[in-house]
Amino acid sequence: VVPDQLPRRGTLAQVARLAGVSVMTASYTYSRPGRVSPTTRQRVLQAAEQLGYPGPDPSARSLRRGSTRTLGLILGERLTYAFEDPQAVAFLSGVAQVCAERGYGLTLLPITGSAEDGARVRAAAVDAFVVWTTADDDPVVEAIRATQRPVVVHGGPALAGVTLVSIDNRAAARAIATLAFASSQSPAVMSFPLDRRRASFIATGVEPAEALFPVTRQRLEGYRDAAQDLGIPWTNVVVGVCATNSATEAEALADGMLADGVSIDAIAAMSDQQALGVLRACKRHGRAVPADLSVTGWDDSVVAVEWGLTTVAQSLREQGVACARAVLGGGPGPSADAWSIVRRQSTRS
Amino acid sequence: VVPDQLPRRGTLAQVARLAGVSVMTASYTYSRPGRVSPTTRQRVLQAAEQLGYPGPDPSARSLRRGSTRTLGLILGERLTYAFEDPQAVAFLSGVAQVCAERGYGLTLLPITGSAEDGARVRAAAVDAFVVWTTADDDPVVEAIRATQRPVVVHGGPALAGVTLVSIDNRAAARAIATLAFASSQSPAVMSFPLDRRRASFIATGVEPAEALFPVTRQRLEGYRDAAQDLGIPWTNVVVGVCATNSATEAEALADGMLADGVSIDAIAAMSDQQALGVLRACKRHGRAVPADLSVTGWDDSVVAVEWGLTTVAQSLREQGVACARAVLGGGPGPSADAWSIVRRQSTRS
DNA sequence: CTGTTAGCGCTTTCAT
DNA sequence: ATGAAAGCGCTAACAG
Repeated sequence: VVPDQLPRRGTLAQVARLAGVSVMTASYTYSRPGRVSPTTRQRVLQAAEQLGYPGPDPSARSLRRGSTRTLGLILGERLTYAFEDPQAVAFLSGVAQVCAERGYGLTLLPITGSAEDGARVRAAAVDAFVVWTTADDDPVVEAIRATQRPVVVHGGPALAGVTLVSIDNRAAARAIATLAFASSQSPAVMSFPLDRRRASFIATGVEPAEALFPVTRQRLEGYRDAAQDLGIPWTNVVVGVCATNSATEAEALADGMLADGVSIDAIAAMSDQQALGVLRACKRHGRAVPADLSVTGWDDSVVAVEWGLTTVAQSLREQGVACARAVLGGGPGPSADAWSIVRRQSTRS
Repeated sequence: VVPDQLPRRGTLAQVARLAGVSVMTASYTYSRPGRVSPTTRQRVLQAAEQLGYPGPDPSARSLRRGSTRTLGLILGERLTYAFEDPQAVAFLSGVAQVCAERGYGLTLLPITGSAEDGARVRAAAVDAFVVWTTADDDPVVEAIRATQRPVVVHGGPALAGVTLVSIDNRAAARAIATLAFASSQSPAVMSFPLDRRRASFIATGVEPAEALFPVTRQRLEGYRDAAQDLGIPWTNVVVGVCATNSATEAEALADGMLADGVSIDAIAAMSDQQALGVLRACKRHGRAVPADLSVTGWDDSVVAVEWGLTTVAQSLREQGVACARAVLGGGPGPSADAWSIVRRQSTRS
């Protein structure tokens, strides 16, 4: 059990007394070793050793310095999903790398969707926040602004006066769907959830504007752009909405799509994971890819390589690096918004 | 850029003055709302709103309370590897879940293998530490002890007076290798790295005691136990040592093993990822599994299900939960050390 | 190179 | 139900 009041651990004052120096000399020994003569330094460190002094107390130091040297990462509105999503993990990895380089700690904020989330954000001892893509109406966004600390948002929502690190999802979606929907009569889309309720369904006439996750919304807009470019009315396009980003769920929805009377002949998915689910459903339904049905993914993950998926390449890791750099200072650096189309064998064009 | 001195954010004293109450009343409004009359409460909150006061400063609060309500997680001696390992991510997910439930923050410690790691650990504003499995000679272990804060170690090393959450790796390895090595003439092992240098090589006569990662050492011991049980001299057993836990690296090493004159007919791997690499190498070398060569994995991940791997089932997520519970109070709970053998089609017995 | 002073923003203790 | 005093452990700013 961690007691509310943790065990006393010895103070700088005690170390100074034992070493026969002033508190400031002891302090300098830790914070600016150069300002202290080697002899004194030794004496102080020895006294510390003797007392089992673990070094300056981090909380006291933060209070006095006005900085915690810790970055807060808000990972989605559901912590559980965050770690199941390899792209979120890649992003986290990029953020963590920059923190390590700069000697910053990285605090993961336990956002659960409950009412206490705001309080936790306000109570986080961090200098700045990075927000992993979330919904326009996510209440933590307001809580973060209230802290008046620097923020960088990944993906969305775009906030006035807040740096946004993102690729152009609409343009990328338009480009990939142009390949997916080429020479297609009845194309379909496999989408991420539209809002934090995370409903799962299949429908036509899904208005992109309904989607409160900006990334999802922009991709739907891009798919719609591509459909219109090809003269396909968007209202004809079947959209499967998954509650989470998973192959199994996409497979189940694709089952439904393929079983229906309409003979869908193209599916653009929002992740390689989803596309994999679609491929599996196709196999079971005896549809040849890309002859009967073309499929596209998103992310260019190992799955895409293995299964020959035409997909959108982007580096979530780089984007994580860019977010951390932007918020800790040093500029987002290049390539944070880079994306490209990788053509493989899952599309006809 | 984050300035060293962050922007003033308004203090409780200012709020109190504006609300026309004492500082303590303002403080109670946040920390013990019940102790303040609803009217006063409203007045204080309104003053806070007006001043844009974001709530009590976390560092000041921590200093005064003597507790940060944050848990520190030491994720391996190389942050980069940690996120590439799905098992480490599952563990992290379990720890994060408990933190979220308890309203604790979770600080990931940016361990890089450099000399500053100790300083970072000492500088971490956390109440307690959870250590993801590391090597006996990892210097952060000493740094953690020096902080005099509660610690729980996952996997190893075992430290006097420190709670260890782990399965019995030796027993599990013996059990799985008994299946892998059954009716085998020249079995082999695919191992995790032996120490933090992470050398990659193929050798015989690898002494388990050489391995400084306790988990790796114990598994090697278990494999050796199984070999001895079956009357196979351990010195004959080929051991492929991977630098990291990855399918591609295991595949490369397996290539080397299968190309050699010795006709290896069984490989026990330390992860399903490694086993997958072995399976791929077998395919390319035209070796039938399990007829020509039996293969076992470890972890019972989706990979194992998909490829029909005989493997060791354990829940890293549960172990993460157990570690967090143990260190934050509440007991590790059941099933933290549960493991079992899952028999599938990759072994003959 | 070393020391003195002051105070970071908050909450515990003990009053009223 | 509210308030005054004290101090958590440290370091910036300024001497000497």
